[in-house]
Amino acid sequence: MLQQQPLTGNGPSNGRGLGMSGHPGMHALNSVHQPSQRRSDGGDSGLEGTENGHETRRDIGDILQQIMTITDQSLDEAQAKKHALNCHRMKPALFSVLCEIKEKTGLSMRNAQEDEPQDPQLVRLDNMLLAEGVAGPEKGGGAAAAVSAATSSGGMSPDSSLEHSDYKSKLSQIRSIYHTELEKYEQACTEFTTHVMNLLREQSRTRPVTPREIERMVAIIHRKFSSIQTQLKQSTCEAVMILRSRFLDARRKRRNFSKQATEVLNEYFYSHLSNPYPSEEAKEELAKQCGITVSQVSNWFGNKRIRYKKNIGKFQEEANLYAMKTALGARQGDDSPHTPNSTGSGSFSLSGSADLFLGVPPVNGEQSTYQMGMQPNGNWHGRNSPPSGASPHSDHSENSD
DNA sequence: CCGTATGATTGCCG
DNA sequence: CGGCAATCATACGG
Repeated sequence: MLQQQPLTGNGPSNGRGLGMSGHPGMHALNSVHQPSQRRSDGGDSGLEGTENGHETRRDIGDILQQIMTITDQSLDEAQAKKHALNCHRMKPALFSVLCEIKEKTGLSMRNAQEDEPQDPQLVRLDNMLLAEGVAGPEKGGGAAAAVSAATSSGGMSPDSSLEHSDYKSKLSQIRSIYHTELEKYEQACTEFTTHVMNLLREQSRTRPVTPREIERMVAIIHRKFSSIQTQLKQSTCEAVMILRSRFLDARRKRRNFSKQATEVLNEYFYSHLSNPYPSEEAKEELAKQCGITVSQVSNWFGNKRIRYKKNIGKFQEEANLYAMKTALGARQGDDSPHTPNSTGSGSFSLSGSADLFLGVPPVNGEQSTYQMGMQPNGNWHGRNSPPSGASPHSDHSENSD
């Protein structure tokens, strides 16, 4: 519907005064904002003295006057005036001139940034939201995958499932908020876009509006809205990060390992007392058995070693207990030919006199304890502990693996 | 409520 | 990077 006026058929090359011919007053349009006195100018400089020219001048003057004052009128009035102008016989001519002027001035901005650079920041946010399972497909294992990946090996323990579900519910909460907000923005964007497009189309009846301009306008609107969306994404990302850090920061919500888990760990520890350094495979195995992660196993052994060595006496009871356990277990199911599984210090110590150990109240009996040969082997800890500070004489390194 | 137990973190070392 | 030592922060039991 726009540009139905063929610009007087002149190409851009021959643009000199095109369309001006026969319409002397037209040049007033070059400065539309000029007050209406312009009319007198036209009259003074009336080059073309044609009888028709005079009439035309007055005519145009009237039109200009109307245009200039149109903004001061009420909406209804303006609407009526607009319609009147639309029907005016000079309208096509005016329109064509507007088109020309626009063509000339609009050329400069024609090639002005047309492409969207695709904000890298936005891409980053999108990727992150996708990775967190906020943006991606419904309820995918995305979140769980991300979390378990972050907690090193993914042996999700049953007792952490509680917190995990808590995390999941919070994440889906964020997710739903994010989606509703996003949808709202999208809706508003399209609404606004169509509104503007309608407006422009409407305006294109009275002023030249190229489809390209509409496109540009739409692009601008989309850019604006997408910047808002970026903010939304950013805050969503922040929320997820906070949630995640809170969830993963196990220090905040530390849970003791299950009885069974510590059982398994202790069993391994005391049966490998001479060398309580489980290999990576052993750690994985233990982790699987205990329903904890490998790093948790490592932590446990680290803590255990240091604490055991720091105060062996304190652990005597426990050591005997587990030693006995493994010994019993070995004795019962002992089919293995020789030194099969680790029965490290435990077996040995127990072998002769379990009751002896158990009988000796390890309370604080510094000396009594280790000299029994309970002493692991002194190899794996660098030095003897200060607290009990007994003389670590020869020790017997045990079998174990 | 307090002291201890305990899992996790941090800094340092080789 | 794994281990050690110190330390933190919470859990747990009396």
